[in-house]
This record gives sequence, C-alpha cells and structure tokens, in this order.
Amino acid sequence: MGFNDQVWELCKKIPFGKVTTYKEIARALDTKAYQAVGQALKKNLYGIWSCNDERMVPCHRVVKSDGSIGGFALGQKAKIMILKEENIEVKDGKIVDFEKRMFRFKNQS
DNA sequence: CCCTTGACCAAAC
DNA sequence: GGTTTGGCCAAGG
Repeated sequence: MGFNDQVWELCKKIPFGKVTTYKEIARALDTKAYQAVGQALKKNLYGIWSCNDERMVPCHRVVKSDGSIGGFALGQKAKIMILKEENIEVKDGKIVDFEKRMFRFKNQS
C-alpha cells in the first residue's frame, strides 16, 4: 500500500458527522507530510461519490487544523454543503464547535 | 538525481 | 481578522 492508499483508508474511518484534519491523518501515519495528505485526497477525486459504496472516500470530512475548510476538488462551497448534510455547521468559513466535531485516530504516541 | 508543486502548518508581523 | 515566511515531505517531471 502506498502513501495515498493509507490516507484513503484512514479517511474512510471518519464517522458520519465528524471531521478530522490533514495534520491528524499525517500524525496517524507518523509523518509530517501534511501537504502530501491533501494531494492524496485530491487524487482520489472522491472515487465518484457513489454514496454507500465502500470505495467512497469521505474526504469532505477532512479540514484544516485551525477549523477552516481547506480545499475540495469541487470547490469549498460544495464541501460546505455536504458537511451541512451531515449536520456540521460552518460559520465564517470555520467549523462550528470544531473541538467537539474533531475525530482523532487512536494511537496517541 | 535535482527541481517544482501542493485540498498544509505554525509562528510572526 | 489578514498576509508573509520558513518549514515540512510525497510525487512527478
């Protein structure tokens, strides 16, 4: 499995209604390649967002570490819309109640 | 190899 | 709030 696949696999673990950060994914992979994480998600292109398909990678749940939205292949607006569908509010370009919405991978080292 | 490109980060103005 | 700056590192040319 390459770096990209690992990023996608982790991304799939983010539960509905939660978000995580590029940094958190990098941490889980024990690397500091934050930017590379973003690139990996970009390459995925949402694997055609055929919902409920297990190939689907919910990369809209990955945001920046300061709670702002970050990038998205279809544009930030689309990302925000999808998040709203998961009951995640975005105000002034930031996740509302970011700390509570934050999902952390287990292996705090 | 070296160089450039990022869906980034954190600190510093 | 905003911008700049240096740093990070996988991937691709």
